[in-house]
Amino acid sequence: MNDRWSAALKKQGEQPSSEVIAASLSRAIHEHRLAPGTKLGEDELADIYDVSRTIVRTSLQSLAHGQLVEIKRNRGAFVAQPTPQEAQEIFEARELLEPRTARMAAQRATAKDITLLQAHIADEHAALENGDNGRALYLSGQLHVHIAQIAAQATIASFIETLVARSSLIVALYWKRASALCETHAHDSLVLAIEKNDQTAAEALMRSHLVDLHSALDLSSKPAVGKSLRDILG
Amino acid sequence: MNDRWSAALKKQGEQPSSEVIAASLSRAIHEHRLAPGTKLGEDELADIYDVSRTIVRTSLQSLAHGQLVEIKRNRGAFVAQPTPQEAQEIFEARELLEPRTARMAAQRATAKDITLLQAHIADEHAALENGDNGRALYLSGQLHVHIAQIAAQATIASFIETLVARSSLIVALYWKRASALCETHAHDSLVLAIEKNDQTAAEALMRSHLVDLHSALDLSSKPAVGKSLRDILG
DNA sequence: GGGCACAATATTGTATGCAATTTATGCAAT
DNA sequence: ATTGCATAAATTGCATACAATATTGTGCCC
Repeated sequence: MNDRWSAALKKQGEQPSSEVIAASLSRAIHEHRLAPGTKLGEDELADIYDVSRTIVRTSLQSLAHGQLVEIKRNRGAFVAQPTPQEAQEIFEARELLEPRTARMAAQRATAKDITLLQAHIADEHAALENGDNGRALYLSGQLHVHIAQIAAQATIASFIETLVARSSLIVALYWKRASALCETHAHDSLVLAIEKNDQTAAEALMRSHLVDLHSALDLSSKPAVGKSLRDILG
Repeated sequence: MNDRWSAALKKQGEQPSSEVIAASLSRAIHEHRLAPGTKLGEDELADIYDVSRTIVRTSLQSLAHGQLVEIKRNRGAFVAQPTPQEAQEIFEARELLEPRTARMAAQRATAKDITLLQAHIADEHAALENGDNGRALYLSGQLHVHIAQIAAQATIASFIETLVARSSLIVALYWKRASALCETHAHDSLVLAIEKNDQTAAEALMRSHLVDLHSALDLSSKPAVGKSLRDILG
């Protein structure tokens, strides 16, 4: 399933916009096809997407603002490598934001929302069964964004989107559990609670889900740099 | 006190970076020198700051990402005009994030932090007495950012920074109270609570302060567009 | 006099060229 | 053989030129 800038452009000769390119890169990072630390050269990307460097630069700056990419002056853009400290903060932020958001989602969810959530869960299961781990990982994060959107809080939802994206980098760097994916069971019961408009349960399930994820990280201050060193060696 | 790109550049012939320009614009918006809806033409800004449009574009894109500026394709950049709906969401988000953050600040504040906070408060009072309302308004928002930084949560602090910035636009559009500034008394007692490491008080004071601000807005769905028209006439 | 079509102007979007900086290469020295 | 340095190559930063689009102005017709 080669997503050459993601099916948005059917015809070959068409050039993607900076938004499309940013989305494509973002997706690749989410799905762990681009590892933290990877250099994102302007010419290289310009060549791949068949646009000028100007467009690529815009995309990279956009991703840099969301801290998915780090731009070092005169050195170029790299997929970000959150430090253990940052990872800690990001999960604390999620634990602060998301349980309350899940509560609001449970309160406000419409029938249509429920249908979409169930479809989302089904996709997640399907991806897992197909062994498409990248997609499963991506969908797993997107569910959290979805829930925030249902809470009718675009502002908070965009924060959560940022946090989820960075969490994907954190998982790439610090995940210690065997399975690369959080058990979808947690998502199932969470959606179920929202479906039943059970606010308290939704909040609690979200909280425990996040704590579970958090505890599956090994943040014992190993410098994220080690990763890049290992990359060079192996 | 003309802040031609803000004192960072003493020598005349020097050209500011895109970051400096973004900060200068951001400051001007905070201080209500740039009203919501104001057109930010690229050539105009390039001329003012004596740089090429390339740099200006980078600054504008950066501000657009923080939603202080809205870029309309082929039309240009404008100071953002949050809708009442967005204003509501932004204050809800603040009410969710900041009380807990204030609690953490009260827990973690060091002696040095306290000193800085007190100096900040003193600046705020000084600005008010000098009738420098713009600066007072700016400092008033920055205090909230400061507190978040003390909580040692860079991630959340950056969210709050965004929210505070947008709040400044909201105040420009929807403030209904006579005084253009929240009473500094609220800030005084908040800092005092943090100073005493009184977590519960800090959290409660922050919450009530935000509710107070929120209630001073008139969000009765008057189209924000009216403001930009008035600007043209007045 | 008002409305519409079209031309003129102004502004933004993109590509490209050049300068500045970093990174890689080769050679000499220890 | 490895380190240090000088030079060459590659890459990014920036400014400018040109293309695409929106806005404004003009004149015609009704």
